[in-house]
Amino acid sequence: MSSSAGGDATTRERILDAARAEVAERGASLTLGHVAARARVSRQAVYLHFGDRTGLLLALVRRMDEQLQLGPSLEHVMAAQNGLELIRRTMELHARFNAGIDAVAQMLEGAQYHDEALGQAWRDRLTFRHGVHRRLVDRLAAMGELADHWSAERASDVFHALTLPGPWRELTRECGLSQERYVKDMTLVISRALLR
Amino acid sequence: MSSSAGGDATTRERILDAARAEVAERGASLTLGHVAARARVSRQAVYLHFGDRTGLLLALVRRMDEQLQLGPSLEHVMAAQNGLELIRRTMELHARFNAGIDAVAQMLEGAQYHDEALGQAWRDRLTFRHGVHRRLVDRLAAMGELADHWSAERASDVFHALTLPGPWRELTRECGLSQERYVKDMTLVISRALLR
DNA sequence: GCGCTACTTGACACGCTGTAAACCTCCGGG
DNA sequence: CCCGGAGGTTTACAGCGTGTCAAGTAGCGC
Repeated sequence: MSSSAGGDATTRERILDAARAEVAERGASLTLGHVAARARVSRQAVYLHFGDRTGLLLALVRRMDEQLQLGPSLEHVMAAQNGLELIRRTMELHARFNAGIDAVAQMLEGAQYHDEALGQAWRDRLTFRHGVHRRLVDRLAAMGELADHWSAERASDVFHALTLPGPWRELTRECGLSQERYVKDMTLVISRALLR
Repeated sequence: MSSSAGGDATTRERILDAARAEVAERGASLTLGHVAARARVSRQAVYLHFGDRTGLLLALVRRMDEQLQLGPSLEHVMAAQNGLELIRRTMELHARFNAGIDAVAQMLEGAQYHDEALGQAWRDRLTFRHGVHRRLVDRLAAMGELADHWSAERASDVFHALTLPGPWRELTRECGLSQERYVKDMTLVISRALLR
């Protein structure tokens, strides 16, 4: 329930909604002044709630984590009955997920090298993401479908790296692939790479 | 005029060298003050030579283009006698190339959304890069080795997107793969994806 | 009414960018 | 020998964004 509808949302929520919108529009170069103006609070209110710019962005990232409810989607992926289907579901999840978080992800990626805390936040998410792919690969192995030439570790490295937001962004935003095409083509690439 | 001729380090060259070093150390958050100090010139000298911050970074990018001498390497890749070898050589080139340009590439990627000119510079390079992969795929097709399910366009999209600096960075810097492993694993992935 | 919380207003120090003006210094030419 | 320009330096300043501070105010429970 990220209300963007007027009245009785808390100030904190209004600021976060404004920050989300500003990130979407201006990317990493948002200013606290603009965020505050959009939320119709004073710039100082932002400092009172979040300490500093970094604190605001971290809170934004954390709220998106909560809102995304990744758990059920992951269970659905894991419930796939064969390797190809597991990979297809994974790519569907990536396509949907990436579309939702891309603006924030881009901001985090850009900020990671001059803001230690944001860098850590991004790294944490990548580590989690890597872990998920490791579990997926383990499942493939348990089903006896992982190709012999891969260790589980290396396969998860590749699975993780090739499905990052970067390639998704390039394919869908610049090369003009639809989400469906992304899912289809990447499913093909990954399944040919990882499966027997 | 700029780089190639004799050995006397012009002020302009000293500034560019300093900028390159600063980018390597501080990424996108370099300041003109630091660049100038490192080059042992006044901050204003930087403005006299390059106009503004963006101008300096564009000049840096252009100089790296010139220094990299991509042509011969590309010819070597194109001279491969079969599809697998062509892909292997491509991945070797990427591994070497990425290691050299990564700091600057990262800076450009990060800057692209709040600096139109830098964004354009990055986009130009990606477009060129995409074109190269298109030619590689055409070569694969001419050799009769491109798998049937790919159109040349789509195959080049995927080839291009999966070999971007982002995945390379993740695999070699975060997952700890050596350059050799990167080449080996990615050659496997791409060849299984694209070849018959 | 009291006091607390939440927020506002206005001011300020700091760092970085970008511009401006005055000066300095070497070097070549009339 | 003096002139002038090219290339650089120094100092100053405006603009903007961050982060901090202090004082003030509106609403609310008690």
